[in-house]
Amino acid sequence: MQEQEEWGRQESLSDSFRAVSRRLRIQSQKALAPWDVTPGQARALGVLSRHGPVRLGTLSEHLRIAARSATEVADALEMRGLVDRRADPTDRRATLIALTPRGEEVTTAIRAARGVEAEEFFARLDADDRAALARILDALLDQSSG
Amino acid sequence: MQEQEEWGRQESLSDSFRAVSRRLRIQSQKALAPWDVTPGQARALGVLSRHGPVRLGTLSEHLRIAARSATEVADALEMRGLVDRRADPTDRRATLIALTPRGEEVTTAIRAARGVEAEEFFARLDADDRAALARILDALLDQSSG
DNA sequence: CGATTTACTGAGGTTACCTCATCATGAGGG
DNA sequence: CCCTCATGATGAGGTAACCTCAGTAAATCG
Repeated sequence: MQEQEEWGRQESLSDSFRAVSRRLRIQSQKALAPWDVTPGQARALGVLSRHGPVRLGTLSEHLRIAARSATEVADALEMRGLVDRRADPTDRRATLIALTPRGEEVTTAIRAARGVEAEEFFARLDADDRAALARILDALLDQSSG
Repeated sequence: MQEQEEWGRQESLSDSFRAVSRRLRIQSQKALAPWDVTPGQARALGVLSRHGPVRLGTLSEHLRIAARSATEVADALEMRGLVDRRADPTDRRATLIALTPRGEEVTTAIRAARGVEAEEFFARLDADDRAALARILDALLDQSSG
């Protein structure tokens, strides 16, 4: 009986996880709405901002998604004029994705807004809890990716 | 500068959240594959198992999703023979969803498997971390739902 | 009894992924 | 140099888990 409660608790841990990450996504969507960018696209902008022009394959690695999916994110961003595709001079099969000037502006604006957004969302947690959460999440990620 | 680091950390907190919940979902999918049930459907089975036959609207509340979405989950489970729809004797507009005998079997089997799955996923965390995580998630949920 | 509300569902959309097949190019071996 | 194989991107098509909006039937309320 004790064990069933334990299991129940762990199940609801997964459930809580789902629920929180859902809230997070919705909040993020709202925060990004002014720029007509989805959370996934914003992640890609962040990668481009940090790493400069990269191949689609590299982008997909940074985002930890399939190459095909990176193509889609790039399509969406290109349609919005935030990135452009250029031929990779060193490999004619490859495509480099780079932020346009407008993409850089938007990325900067988003970075500030996302900071605020995250601050609001995690505001209820004190510094210790935030640190604990970060540590726990990292532990869970390490385990499943390694 | 300290602040920028803070923000960066919080951004990656969101990202880590996404990543972990994704792993969790994939792991759950694999664990449920033998029964041809998706994680969302399994959640619904859990609700039915805990509460007995309920209206679709009630189901949607427990799952915290829109009523229309509960219809879909019920459709899928009905197609698999795990639940059935019955008229609510007290309200002819309403539909009661109930586990079939097969649905009960499957739910029982899944409960055990999910317990194992969750145990594995959260195994790296000690009891204190699990408790902290549960507390933190609840705090985040309270804040955003209330 | 008419008006409003409630319970469900059809239609269609979104986000964020996925796999598989295809096409062009690059790289290595004979 | 050509042939094969690997690699980079993309077209086609699919999935899970949601959503909104509009419609229908039944209940309830004034």
